[in-house]
Order: sequence, then C-alpha cells, then structure tokens
Amino acid sequence: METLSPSSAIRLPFQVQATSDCAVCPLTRLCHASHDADLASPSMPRARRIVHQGEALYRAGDPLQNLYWLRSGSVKIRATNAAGLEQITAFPVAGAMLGLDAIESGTHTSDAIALEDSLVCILPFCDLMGNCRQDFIAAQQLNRLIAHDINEARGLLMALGCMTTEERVAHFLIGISEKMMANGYSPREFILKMTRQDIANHLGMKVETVCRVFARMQDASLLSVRRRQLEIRNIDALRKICCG
Amino acid sequence: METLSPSSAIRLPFQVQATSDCAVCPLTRLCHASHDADLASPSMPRARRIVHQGEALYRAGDPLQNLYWLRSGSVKIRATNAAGLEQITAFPVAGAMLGLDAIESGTHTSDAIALEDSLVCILPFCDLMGNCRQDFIAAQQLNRLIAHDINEARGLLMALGCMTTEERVAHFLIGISEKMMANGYSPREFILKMTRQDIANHLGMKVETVCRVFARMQDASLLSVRRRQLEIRNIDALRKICCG
DNA sequence: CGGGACATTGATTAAGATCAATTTAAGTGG
DNA sequence: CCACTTAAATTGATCTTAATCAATGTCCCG
Repeated sequence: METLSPSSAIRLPFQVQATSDCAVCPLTRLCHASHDADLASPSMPRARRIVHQGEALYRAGDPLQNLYWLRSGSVKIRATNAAGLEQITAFPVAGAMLGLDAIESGTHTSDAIALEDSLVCILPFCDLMGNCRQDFIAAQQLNRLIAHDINEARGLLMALGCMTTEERVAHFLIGISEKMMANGYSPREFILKMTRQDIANHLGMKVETVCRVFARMQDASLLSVRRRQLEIRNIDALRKICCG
Repeated sequence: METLSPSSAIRLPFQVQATSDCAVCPLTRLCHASHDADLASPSMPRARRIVHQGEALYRAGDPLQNLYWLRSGSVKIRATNAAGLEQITAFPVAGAMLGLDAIESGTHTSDAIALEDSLVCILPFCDLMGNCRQDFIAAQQLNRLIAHDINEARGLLMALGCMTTEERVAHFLIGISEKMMANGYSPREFILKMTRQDIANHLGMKVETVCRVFARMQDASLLSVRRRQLEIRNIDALRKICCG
C-alpha cells in the first residue's frame, strides 16, 4: 500500500503547478467559494476522501454530485455500453480531474475504481458551478479541463485505430512514464497498478498478447518487467516504436 | 451537390430542437451578444460560412478563432499525431458543434474537412466567452457541449477496443441512421458522404475489409449497398450485431 | 502452508491485413 | 457530348498478427 501524502510536484493536465496546500492550489478558484471577498484567504478547505483499492469513487448511472480531483493514488475509468461491453478509457493518476463525463447529462457514464488506496479532493458540483458563475476565470478553467478529456480520448482512439499491439504497449508505457515524471517520480522505474487484464482491455487486446509483447520487449532489452514492477531500459527505442 | 437549406429538424447533441431561424435557435444564448437587455430580440444574426467539399473549416495547429455550429452538410474530423498517424474521430452532421477540442490549448488539434458543400454558423470564440461570462445558462450549455464530445469519443473507443469489424460496421451504420433520423431524414436510406477509406480509417480497419463486411451484410439481406447509396433492410438485425 | 487470483508460455486457429487485379463511376478537356 | 483519365470500389488469393485454447507457474494473503 502506498502512502497517501500528495506529491509535491502534481500538475494539472494543462500544466499548472499544484501543491498539497489549498492556499496555493491552482484549483482554488474552482474549489473554494469565490464569493469570499478575498481570494487569497479562501474559506474552509474542501473535504477529501480516501478511496480504498477496488472501491468505486462513482459508478455509471450515479447522479453527478461531485467532481473529484485526484491527489494521490490511481484509478481506472471503465465505460460500459448497452451491450455490456467494457472499455477502460483511462488510468488517471494524481493531478487528474475525475467525473467530467457526467457533465453532459448530469449522470456518470463510467465507473471510477481505485487501483490502490487513493486520495481525492471532493468538489461538490453545485458549489463548483456557483464559483464558475461568480468567477469567469474558474469557468474557463473548467472548460479547459473538460476539453482536455476530449483530447485524451482521441489519443487513445489513435492508438486503437492505427497502431499494432507492440506500438500500443509502447505508447501506453511512454504515457505512464510521462505521468510519473510530471508527478515527480522516476520516469524509468515504476509499479504498474493495474492488472494485465486491465492493460489488455484498455489497449484493445488480450491478456496473453500483453504478456507476449512485454516478453518480446524484455528480450530486446527495451525494458525489464517482473510482474507489476517495470523498468524502462531504452526509452528512446520505445518512443521510436510508438512515434514512427 | 446538396442543397444548403438547413433541415427543419436539426437537433443539438443534447436534444434541444433547433431551427434555421436565429430568433428561436436554442443556441441563441451562446451565439448572440447577450448583453442585449432583451434576449427575445437578439442583435445581428451571426455570420455563416459555406464550406465546399474537400475544404477545411479549420486545421490542426490553427489558433482557436471560432467555434462552428454545423447547420447542413457533413464533415470529417481528422486527428493527426506526432508520428503522422491519422485517425478520423467523427463524422459530424447538422446540429453538431465543431472545434471544441481547441478549447484546452487554444489551438485546434484536428482538421475539419467538408464531405460535401456544407453550411456553418460562425461563433467567434471571444464573443462566445463574453456571452458565457454574462449568461450563466450559456456557460452551462457550453460545458455540456464540450462534455458531449468526451462521451462521443468514448463510444468510438468502445467500438475500436471491443468489437469485431462486423460489429463496428453495424455500430457505425446504426449511428448514421440515428443521426439521419434526428435530422428528419429517412433512417433507412441515405447516402454515405465519406469514402470507404474514410470509413475504414474511422473504424480502425482496411478498405478491403469494409467492402467485404458490406458485401457479407448485403448477402445476409441486412442492407443493400451500391457505392455510396445505402439502404438498411433489417435494422433490428444490425442493432443486434452491435449491441449483443 | 494452502487457496485463488494473476501471470506466463506454448500450440493452434481464425480474423483481418496485404498483395494483386479488375471494375465502376465521376470528372475533364477536346 | 464523348473519349480519356483518374480516383474509388470491389473481389480473389495468400499471409500475418493476434486470438483462442490449454497448461503451468508464481505470488499474495488469509
């Protein structure tokens, strides 16, 4: 189990530095009641919640009550369609905003399930909208956060539509590596918090294929993988695989 | 070439009726300067633009100047990644809002190319933000429009990640059929405005495979396809293929 | 220390890609 | 208007990739 202390180098998707301190948090306009005259000394810090491994932060069909800002840990976002097909659309880590897909209809359209004990800031949606009403900067920030998810989804779309399994795995690992780096962890060595099955589903392939691609990459000295422990040995080669 | 007269049954993604008349257009809060005292008699109607077949409405890398509300015709949205891979992420038709992916960074991240001569309402982004600043309802509407695109992308993600080629094609045709219906056209008979190559790219398969799946479906009396002209003969069977 | 979920590896099959050859239709310029 | 050109679509034969089926190994946790 991980410690729950937020990293000191969490980033917003759009590259604004964050910290664990509400007073200097870049989401403060969204998060805190902005009708306070003085934004520099905001009202009560928001509630947080620990989500234990395997627990759902929200589920498809739940009404939109809160958005969640993921402060530490990691999560899988799983969309289910009418036919019961499941697709893991993302593996957010610290710094990600969760629940934005519910804004269209007011109902969550996916499950968010903790891959490890994780910590989120709870942003009650009505408060947040209240802030956006008062504070145009906050409203713009929210717009950008939502639009960010469009581009995330499109990135994966590109992988599933155009790449071989090997390229997809490389792309996936580069993505994790960059998120680790953005959070101040080693981009070369990390623990995969998700199962092979989760990776396979996310990348539109089968468990066995994920294993085999890992094995081949290990043989080629691109990486060293043992169970969930992964070390990237040749990140340039990995990049080359997924980016031409 | 198609006529450019907007359909009388255009819908917003989130199911609000639209018409060709600005005075009763459901986007009027977003579109027209809302600092007018009286919303019922808005200021000048917005400029429109005809985009000819093959022309780009915007291209990846263009700065975000305008959003566009597609009034008639159809478009392909093509995302290109660093490696030069191309993925057609959507085929919007009348009623769709175009350009929302640019909101994250202020730069378009995809090309929007007309599949036929098409008509758009031009929504200058700064005016639109101005309206959102003044009019909270407009701001919420914009949020929902952006969030809509997330869910669209996830739908395709599900198809590419979990479905066979046959299921993907069925899913694709059902989607077109529903959009045709929403716009007041026949859901059973329509003209495919895009090439087989475009369909193939969109669905993560090859041209030949698209042809073969069409041929098989025709043999099974699910549809009748000749070049771009398509008739769905058994929509229930098609639905069953893509939805379990 | 034993049970169960997760991961790995091998053998075989099948879906879809690739390669190759026509066919069809839509423009275009004389 | 018609011959010519070219892009798009179709069909067949073969090959490759990844799925499937099956067995075994490994680790985590009670």
